[in-house]
Amino acid sequence: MRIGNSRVTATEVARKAGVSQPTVSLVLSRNPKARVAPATRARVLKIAQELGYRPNRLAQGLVRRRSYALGVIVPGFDNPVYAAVISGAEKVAAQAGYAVLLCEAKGSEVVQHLEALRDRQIDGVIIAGIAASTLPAAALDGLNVVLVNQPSEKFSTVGSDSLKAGTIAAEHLLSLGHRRLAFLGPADAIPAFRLRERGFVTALRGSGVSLPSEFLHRAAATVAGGLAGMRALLALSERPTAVFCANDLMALGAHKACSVAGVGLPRDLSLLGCDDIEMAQLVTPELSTISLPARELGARAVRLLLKQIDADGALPPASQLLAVKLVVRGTMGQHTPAQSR
Amino acid sequence: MRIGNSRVTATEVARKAGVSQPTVSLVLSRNPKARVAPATRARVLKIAQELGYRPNRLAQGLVRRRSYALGVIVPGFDNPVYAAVISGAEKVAAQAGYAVLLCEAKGSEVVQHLEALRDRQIDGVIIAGIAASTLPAAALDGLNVVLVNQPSEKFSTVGSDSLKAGTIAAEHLLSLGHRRLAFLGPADAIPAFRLRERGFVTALRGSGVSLPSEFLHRAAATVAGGLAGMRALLALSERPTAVFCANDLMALGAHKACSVAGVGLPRDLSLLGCDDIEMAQLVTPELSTISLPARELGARAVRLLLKQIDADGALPPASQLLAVKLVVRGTMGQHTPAQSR
DNA sequence: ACAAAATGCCAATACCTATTATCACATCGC
DNA sequence: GCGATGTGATAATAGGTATTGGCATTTTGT
Repeated sequence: MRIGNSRVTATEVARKAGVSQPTVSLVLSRNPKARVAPATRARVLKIAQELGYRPNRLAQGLVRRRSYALGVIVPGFDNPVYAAVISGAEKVAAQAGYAVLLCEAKGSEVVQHLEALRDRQIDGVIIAGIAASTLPAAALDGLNVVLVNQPSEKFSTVGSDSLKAGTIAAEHLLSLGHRRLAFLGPADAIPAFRLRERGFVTALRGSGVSLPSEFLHRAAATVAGGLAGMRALLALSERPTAVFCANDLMALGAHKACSVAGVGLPRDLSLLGCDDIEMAQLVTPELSTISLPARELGARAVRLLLKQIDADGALPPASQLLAVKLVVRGTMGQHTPAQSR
Repeated sequence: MRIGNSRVTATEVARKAGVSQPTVSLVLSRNPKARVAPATRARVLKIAQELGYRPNRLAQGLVRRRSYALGVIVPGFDNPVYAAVISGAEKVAAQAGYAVLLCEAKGSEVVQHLEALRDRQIDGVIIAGIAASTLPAAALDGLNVVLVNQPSEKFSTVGSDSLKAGTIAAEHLLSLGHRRLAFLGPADAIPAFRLRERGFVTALRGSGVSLPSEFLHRAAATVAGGLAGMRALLALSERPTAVFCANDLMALGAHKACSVAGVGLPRDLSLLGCDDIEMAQLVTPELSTISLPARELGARAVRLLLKQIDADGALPPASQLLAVKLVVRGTMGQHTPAQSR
């Protein structure tokens, strides 16, 4: 029974049930050490049910010093990977009775969003795609934090094995016979991307293959960036025979650039992405990529965060690293000397 | 100055400034009818600044009976259109000091999420991609609601002209000479999709072109659904020469199905989507589609919602309809009799 | 039967802010 | 010099819940 926006309060339930407000609270909070007679309990529950009573979570939050709300900050929704992370996070959070306050922010906006989240007394925050090290230390001070896909000493993290992703990319392309390999990465220092790069470069070096500076191209971590980047690589007098992109959006842009330039995949060039977003399967030939459990990342981030919250910040930072997997589709091919131009 | 999670309260500011808590509140709430001496005001502001005081929004919400939070409910993040709507909504909301509580829900889950949002005293809710008519009336009772992309008598709405989209699709394909047109739509009764369908079908009828039942195919509103749907259409003894899809995800699935089946776009078949998601430009040939301002939809939805909230629900439902635009790319072609199979 | 223990409920209070009504004081008009 | 007006701050209270301590009442133990 609700009229307009006004809601039934515990006091009203109490009055109708002939008890005091605290008793209602005791019945509903299921506190084990609270002793309340079975008959009273039943009566209160019945009335509460009838009136459709639901506790006001603002009031609850005020007194419990807990809002049962989490912040989630991502740099943008245009990347399906973040959408998947959010989806996984929201699901677990909702099941646990937590709300998700979503923020889209880059650069210095992040700090303001964090302050706004603090004002709302969030119990914790999940940050994906934004380097925590670029934030002023005070911004995260005293907050329960879980970082997604970036290593950290100071905060808990949940990530996919980005370094390994780079290694896998290099090793697989090398095994196909490629020796002129390029990396297409983002201009911003996004931790996961840097690790993919490092893994790739390190594996190349380890195999005695050099990566000339013009084969390490930086652009925005978007489709447009990948497009421009690949265009630049194709303009080189000595083209690479294989390109590894820091993420699938860039790879799809690169894919497009090849298609426009008449460069045949995988005949003339091998292309490898990272993330395994749905769209990778829609282009022709289908994009080979390195798969990563984005939804699971979001889900685990929330579980870890909730654990920290329950421990009241007394837990040391924990880290989880999930495995990545090479997904071979249609954009990678054997390299034979005859093939080079 | 913050220690751990504990925050500076108005009372502490008051004590340090040698005034009472209400005075601090008066100074900071900038109430025009509140009279406070300039000197006092300056002192309070200075101390508040020094201590880094920020009002607790839970407490504020409790007494003001307003949480400055909005709910946003979408059926899934896998569709980039919703991501864009959310992005537009979040930006405007944040600028106005409102938080966005994000929910991913379909079917009956929606009701539970709405209840959870009520418990948090949200000031209003935006619903996209979920038919309000399928919800029990009580679920939205007494809430400030703005629906995205679905018409309604009862609630305010912000939408793109879905009916027109269908009409445009039909007219353009007809003008290209097509007479055997098919529609690929979702199985669920999602309002926007239904309108696109109706506009399409009506325009066909108006031109004396019939739409046989096997040319009206229903499947899930996803890539997989579009793929399966197109496969079914291609299996017909009399294939359509042009297919209009309810959204781009389905169209991309259909695109893929054609590519797999060796059906040349646009030589053997013309394909038209709706939404204009980024990925439409990544497939080859690029997907022709009908563009719709998804971000703007989200932004306007919030603006409208805020207006309603400020009016305290005393406003009659308002509706905004934004224009859609045909974007001609590579998947539509002229139909000549010689081309038919 | 009586002290001791357990039970069941409530009064009081805290959480933090916003708002209304009120009070003390100064100023002003005449 | 005195009522009237205005100013600047505060006391009191509300908003809805959770929690502690305590008070009656009943039950238990011997």
